[in-house]
Amino acid sequence: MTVAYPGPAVVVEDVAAAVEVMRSQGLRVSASRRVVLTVLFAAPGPVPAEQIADGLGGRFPLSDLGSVYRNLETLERVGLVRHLHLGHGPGLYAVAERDNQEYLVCEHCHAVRAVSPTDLDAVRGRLRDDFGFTASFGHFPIVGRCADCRDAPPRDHDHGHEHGRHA
Amino acid sequence: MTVAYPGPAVVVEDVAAAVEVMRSQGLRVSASRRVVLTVLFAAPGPVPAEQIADGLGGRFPLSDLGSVYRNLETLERVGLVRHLHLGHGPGLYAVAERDNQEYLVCEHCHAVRAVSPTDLDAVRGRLRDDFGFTASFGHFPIVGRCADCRDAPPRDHDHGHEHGRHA
DNA sequence: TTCGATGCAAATAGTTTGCATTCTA
DNA sequence: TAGAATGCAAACTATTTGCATCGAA
Repeated sequence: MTVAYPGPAVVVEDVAAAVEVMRSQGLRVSASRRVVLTVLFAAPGPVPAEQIADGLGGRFPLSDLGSVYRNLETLERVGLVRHLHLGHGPGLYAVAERDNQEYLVCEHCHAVRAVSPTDLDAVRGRLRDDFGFTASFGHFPIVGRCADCRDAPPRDHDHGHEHGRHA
Repeated sequence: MTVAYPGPAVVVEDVAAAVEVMRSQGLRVSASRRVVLTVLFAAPGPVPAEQIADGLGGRFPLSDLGSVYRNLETLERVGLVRHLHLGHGPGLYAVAERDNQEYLVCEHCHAVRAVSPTDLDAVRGRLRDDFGFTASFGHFPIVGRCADCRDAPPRDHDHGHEHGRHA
């Protein structure tokens, strides 16, 4: 089950602080949950559940993929974790950031650019003025061409399948 | 396999015209392909492959889901068909429109609003000015709250699973 | 010592693919 | 009648779930 509507972000510095939050929420602090948090803090950006179960390529203890998904859901519900969807491919998870990041993803080079919501307020304003629509780009990012790829010739799978690098 | 980067849209009025295009592309005109096109022309909006295989609820001949996917890919490659992704849930397919529709989808009521690309030029302009980014919303739509749902309280699965109605 | 969390395996959804057969051109 | 497209089944990816066991509080 995908997470219920996520509550407000709970931003913490490190695993220890996250553990405090978990306890304060009545959640149990298991080894598996520590691993999930440790991997997320060590990751260079949003990562798929599979990489978490892999211990980010073996650098951390492995855990069961099913439990990883369950823990991610739990951690997202309390606000410690967020996830987003980059085009096709698996969902990507990250620790919640101070300002609920939003994203621009290049369909050509798959670069992911994280921006703070205020940076998109002008865009959001236009959408609201023109369509009465209040957009959010934290869960389903803006897709298109980054500056570097603006004029690159289209290639197979520009609507692609693989998940991206991070900016 | 998802479609390779789709070529320019080929907009036609009806199945007969689509068949012409297929022939002109050296594609064979099979019963199964006629069904796919017939269903797409009869559909009220973008529909999942499954509904096409179902003959849109039995109103049209059924066909094999695997073949439907293959045909959709082929038809999309020649430009007769387009598909988009609404949040979670299956991809949705439609006959190519005159102006390569883009979409706004409400994460709350799941309404899908199709707009022509020029209507989003102001939004696109801001994105280009502010980030050097050229956005496109035809394949991965803008997600947020429509005017009606702007103030509705969040509910479970606002990041939801089901696919939406059409505007 | 209890109830929440885990691990494992099976189930599910969406989509793709291999292969023998069928049918279009 | 050659090669493209089909139908069916199996494979695959991402994710969820049931259940017996384990472990944190």
